[in-house]
Amino acid sequence: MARAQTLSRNQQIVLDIIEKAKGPLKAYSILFNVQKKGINAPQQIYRALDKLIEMGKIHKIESKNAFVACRSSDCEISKATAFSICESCEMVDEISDAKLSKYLSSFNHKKGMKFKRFNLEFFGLCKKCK
Amino acid sequence: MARAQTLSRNQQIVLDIIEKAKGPLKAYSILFNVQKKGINAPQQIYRALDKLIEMGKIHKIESKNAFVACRSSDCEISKATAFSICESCEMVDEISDAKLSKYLSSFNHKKGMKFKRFNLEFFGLCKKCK
DNA sequence: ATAACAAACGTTATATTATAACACTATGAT
DNA sequence: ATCATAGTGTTATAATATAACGTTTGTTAT
Repeated sequence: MARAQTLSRNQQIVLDIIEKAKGPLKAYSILFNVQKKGINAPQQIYRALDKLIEMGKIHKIESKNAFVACRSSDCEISKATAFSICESCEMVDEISDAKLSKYLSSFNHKKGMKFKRFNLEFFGLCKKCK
Repeated sequence: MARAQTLSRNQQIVLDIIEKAKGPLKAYSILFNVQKKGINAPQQIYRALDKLIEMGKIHKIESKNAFVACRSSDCEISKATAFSICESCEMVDEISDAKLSKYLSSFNHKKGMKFKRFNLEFFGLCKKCK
């Protein structure tokens, strides 16, 4: 059995920072933030990020090369991710919508692929910025 | 009025290569391919790529940092892009589906954003690979 | 035709993002 | 206890992307 959900020291440090952040964080900005805690190298960050993504604790915003904490308890394995991204203030909002997710997964099946996951990124101006 | 759709020399060179390619191309692999034509620096490639994207001639596959030619004549301004990506053979297929596009644009509006565009990437195994 | 402007160009340098490789350590299972 | 697995720390380097600068070319208006 896979070790339930225990995080290693570095994974916990990285996750904490991402969870506390208001918006998406870049790998190197995480790195600079943890150097006081004895983490010195990009590898240490990227390794933690990879595992956290695998566990569904965080997501990567591909268009920004940045990482956000997962807010929806039910996206265990991150098969279906969707985000609203404000082009002005950089805010990122995770969209958790069962209907959308169902619609998209079945849509993809029709197209002949063996579906594994999707990632959807919306761009525009958020309520505040528009 | 905006100059219709004339491509500059470098833009044409870059577009030709992307259109001839079977799959997505990375910026530096484009660069290596055009050095015989006197293009020597990444800037030259990235500038052409930026313009081609603006014109809707190509799209960036964000999860791969790679570029594909646009095959759907009707996505003039690339507001709504969707791709199927095979995780095994790296094949990328542009999905052009008016219903999907409509569904997603209106979905986003409901969420309170001033919608500009979206990008959707499906991952899985293509017909050949599954 | 020519002046004025915008777009594209070429170039050097550098920033940013990400991975390779290797030796070592901790943990859990049998 | 030993074996396998996951995690650590480190150095080095690869891959992706942009800044800044001066020049050239193409377009438009006069």
